[in-house]
Amino acid sequence: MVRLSDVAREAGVSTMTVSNVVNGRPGVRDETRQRVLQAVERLGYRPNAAARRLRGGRSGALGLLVPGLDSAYYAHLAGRLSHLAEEHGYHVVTERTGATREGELAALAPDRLAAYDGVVLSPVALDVDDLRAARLARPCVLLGERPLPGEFPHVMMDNIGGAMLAVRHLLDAGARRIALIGGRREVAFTDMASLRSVGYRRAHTDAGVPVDEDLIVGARSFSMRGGYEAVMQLHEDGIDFDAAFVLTDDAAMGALRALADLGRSVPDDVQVVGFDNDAEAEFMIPRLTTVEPGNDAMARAIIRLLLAQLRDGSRGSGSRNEVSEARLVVRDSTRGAREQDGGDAGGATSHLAVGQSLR
Amino acid sequence: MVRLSDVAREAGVSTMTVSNVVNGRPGVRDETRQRVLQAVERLGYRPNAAARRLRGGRSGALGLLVPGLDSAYYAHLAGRLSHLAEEHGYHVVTERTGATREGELAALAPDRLAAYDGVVLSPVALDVDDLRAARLARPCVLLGERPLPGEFPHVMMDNIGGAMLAVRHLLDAGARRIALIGGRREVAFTDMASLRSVGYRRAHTDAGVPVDEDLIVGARSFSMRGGYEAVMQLHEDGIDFDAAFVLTDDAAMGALRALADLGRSVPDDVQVVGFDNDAEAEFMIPRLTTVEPGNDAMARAIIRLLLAQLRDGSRGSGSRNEVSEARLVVRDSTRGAREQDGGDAGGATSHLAVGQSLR
DNA sequence: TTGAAAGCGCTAACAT
DNA sequence: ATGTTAGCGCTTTCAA
Repeated sequence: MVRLSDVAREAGVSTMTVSNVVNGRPGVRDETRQRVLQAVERLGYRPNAAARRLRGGRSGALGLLVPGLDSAYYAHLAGRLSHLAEEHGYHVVTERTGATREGELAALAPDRLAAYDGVVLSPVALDVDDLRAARLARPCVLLGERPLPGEFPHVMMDNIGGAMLAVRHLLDAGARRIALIGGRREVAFTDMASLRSVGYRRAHTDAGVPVDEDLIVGARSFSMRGGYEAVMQLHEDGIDFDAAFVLTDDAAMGALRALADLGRSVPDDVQVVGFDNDAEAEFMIPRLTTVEPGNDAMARAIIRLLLAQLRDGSRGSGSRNEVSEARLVVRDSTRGAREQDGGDAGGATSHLAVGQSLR
Repeated sequence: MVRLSDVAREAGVSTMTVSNVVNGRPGVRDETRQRVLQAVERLGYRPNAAARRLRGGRSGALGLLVPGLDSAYYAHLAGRLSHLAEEHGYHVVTERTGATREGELAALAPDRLAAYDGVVLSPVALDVDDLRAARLARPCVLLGERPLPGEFPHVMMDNIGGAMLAVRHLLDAGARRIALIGGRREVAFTDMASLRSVGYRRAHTDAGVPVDEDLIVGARSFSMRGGYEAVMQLHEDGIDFDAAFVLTDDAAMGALRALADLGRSVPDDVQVVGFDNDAEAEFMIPRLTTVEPGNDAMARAIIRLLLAQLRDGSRGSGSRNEVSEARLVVRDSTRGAREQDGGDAGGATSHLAVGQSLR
């Protein structure tokens, strides 16, 4: 193994100078820097992560705390984040919270958090007061929630705008009784489900179509099974519907399965729109119309906010909330015009722009 | 942060004694051990992983080198392995090889491997000679291949047996022209595709049904897209078929999509069987009959073999190959008898037993 | 059975 | 602009 001191000897400088060069710190003459860089190259020096961590009191791990790992959405997110984190010398450890308040609080407990340098939390059951009370022991970026007063660094998708896009599309295509699968009747929390439910209502209001509360069904989870069961529930309750806005693509896959079991044809009999634009959506039967929430942009924003806090050591200061623009991808599960492949043409877009600050 | 030395002071012993106790090393008087353990408890001491690693020259990372991350199978595998690895103080870093020989060789290069304490490799393009030539710089467990002469520790699913189960089921249900999607005509490598192709042939031989080579189509990848394109290819080539054995569930989802696009009904017109028993299979339209390769047992076997090498520091010595038993899960994409839910009844089983050593 | 010392590779803080 | 010192928390080696 090649050490810093080996490079230092080779380049005829001190270890500190090598350290400074390797870490891109200022205050090194250009000629010296070149000499060091050449020595690094020649010897094939690679920094030792463990030593760095020991010295810096860091672990190199970022925690990704999500409701569950069985969902395609979080699997894709974990992949994207891992990739980006590794470019910065971190690795991502994914932990499941079980989508319960207890699970989420437990994951945020100081001794659990101690294992990470920073965490990304996708809170589904915690509200602002919970978060505030948790007094996080580590830099944290929140995911998928509504903007908070700048108190917590925060990356969200445009849940409301995206949902509006989806529901407006259904209304435009003639749907009048749109089931909201996984939705909430009361907007108690500012979680994903509530926000998308707000979008659902707002689109109805805009179109002057009344909402039948019976059409709003909760889901035990936003998994395939959750979507399946919710649609079955609706059917058993004898609630009629001519479209469904399903809160996630995962759940939409279950919903399509349930509709098939019920002998209802999509989109002729029931139109369906999902949310997330998972890779699977394009291969479902029928191909799923869905909301693309700007997944890549969100992953980048998360890492950016987290690294900023990690660098400053400052939690909160300079924190920003970022919003990712949502876009509708129209496929075969609705009767609207099919989107052009590979172009922007035909894709409706939510009105919030990427990187727009909401503070 | 509580240090070893804090505990030592509290217990009135040296740091070494504490270290010995904490690591369960012998040569400590029982009374001393108790005293130390109490101090550890009282102070809430947690070992510092970075220091341990610095001292021991380890990184705490296990590499999982897989063809791609977009596939549900590897996403699920990564989840299972992460979970198990973390119980032993390791974390899993997933890297993609791109399913090419170059990509796999690059991932195995000494400087890449240096980042990990051990790796799990799912080789798709490398053969035994490549592996031998690579002279792995780290403990490594291979995944999904055929048994080797005990040279490489190795966990595999019963690819041949599982494929035979699938194809026999189709033959039993009356299929006579079974397309092999993602298969190989020549068995050059001992990779997953070749082995499952062997099972396909063997089942035909056993049943006395000839194989039409035209029915064997390769896939660009074992993704949804790969399955879709392969079926389309078959159709364009005007090859007739009354069933398809698709080499992965991911690809099977694409195949179902393609058959739907072609207006062919499943299972009436074409029966389909997949392989992997991904969570998605149960929700596809129609529900996919597939081979359950014993995923959990495999993950446990992988970790067990890797930890054994890590402990001994011995690569190869004491290495074993393990085989996981495959089972057929019959659903609606075939005309066979539907499996009973929640029981073993009805599920055919491959003849190799879990944990069976092949050396 | 227990302890003391040395040092893993790196970097913050303080010289020069 | 560069160098020196000290020490992060742990474990290997050797001595008591």
